[in-house]
Amino acid sequence: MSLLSHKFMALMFPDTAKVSNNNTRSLKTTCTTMETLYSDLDSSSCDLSYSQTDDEDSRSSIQAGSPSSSFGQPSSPISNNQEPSSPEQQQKKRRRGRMRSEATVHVVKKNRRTKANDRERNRMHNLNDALDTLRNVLPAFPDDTKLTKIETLRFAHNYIWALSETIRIADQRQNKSQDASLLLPGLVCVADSPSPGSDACSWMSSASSSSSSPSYCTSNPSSPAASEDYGFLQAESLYSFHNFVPGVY
DNA sequence: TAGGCCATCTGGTCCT
DNA sequence: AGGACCAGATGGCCTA
Repeated sequence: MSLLSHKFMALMFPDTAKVSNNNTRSLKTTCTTMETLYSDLDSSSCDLSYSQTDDEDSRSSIQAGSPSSSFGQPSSPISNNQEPSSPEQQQKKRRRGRMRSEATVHVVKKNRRTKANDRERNRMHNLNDALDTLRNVLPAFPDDTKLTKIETLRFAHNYIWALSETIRIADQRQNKSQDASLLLPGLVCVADSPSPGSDACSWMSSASSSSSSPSYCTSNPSSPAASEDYGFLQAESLYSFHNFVPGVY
């Protein structure tokens, strides 16, 4: 049995402590996310107040003229009403404008970064929501097992592949025989003991040879796909299917 | 304690 | 220009 098989079996039969810990971690993560969101909101509001002064700073910067003059030197505050009379006072005002524009650039960059972080966070949350939706439509065994992200994607790929193969073989069967009770005996054969010449083994071997072959698969009898449309897809069959197909990933 | 998984931040790139 | 997307870095949490 491959390492992937071991991992898969361990995944399919976790102890209950792991599940509860996962739930606890999710809750903690959610709390952390909310805290971060609120802190970002606070910082955003602060940044908004900053950006209100951005225009003022820009205007003052434009009024101050060329930004090529040196900055960083302490400057005495000059009243807004007062026009700098001497060239030295004008230079001081230019220095102050340059300082404020540098600070403004920093604040604007920080504001953009904060907004980008928020968008990225929401984007990842949407991605995780989509993964959760995918987990919900996938058969789970046992029910409380939460697949990781990569396992969810691989499992979905394999599950779709297995269902497609099932439909294809069912169509072939129906074309060969009118007897509906012969629906996919090959899958039952997989659950028991696959013989090299059977149909089940043929589509399993095609799985191992195909480039898009699944590495593992499972099913839950309670899931709609398994219990209603594809009731013949028993969990045991798919476990056996997984055990016989070498891991690709 | 090492390793796995995850959330988040961050800078770069592409697209509209 | 701003948003979406991506990949690397980082740190926290959990398990064996």
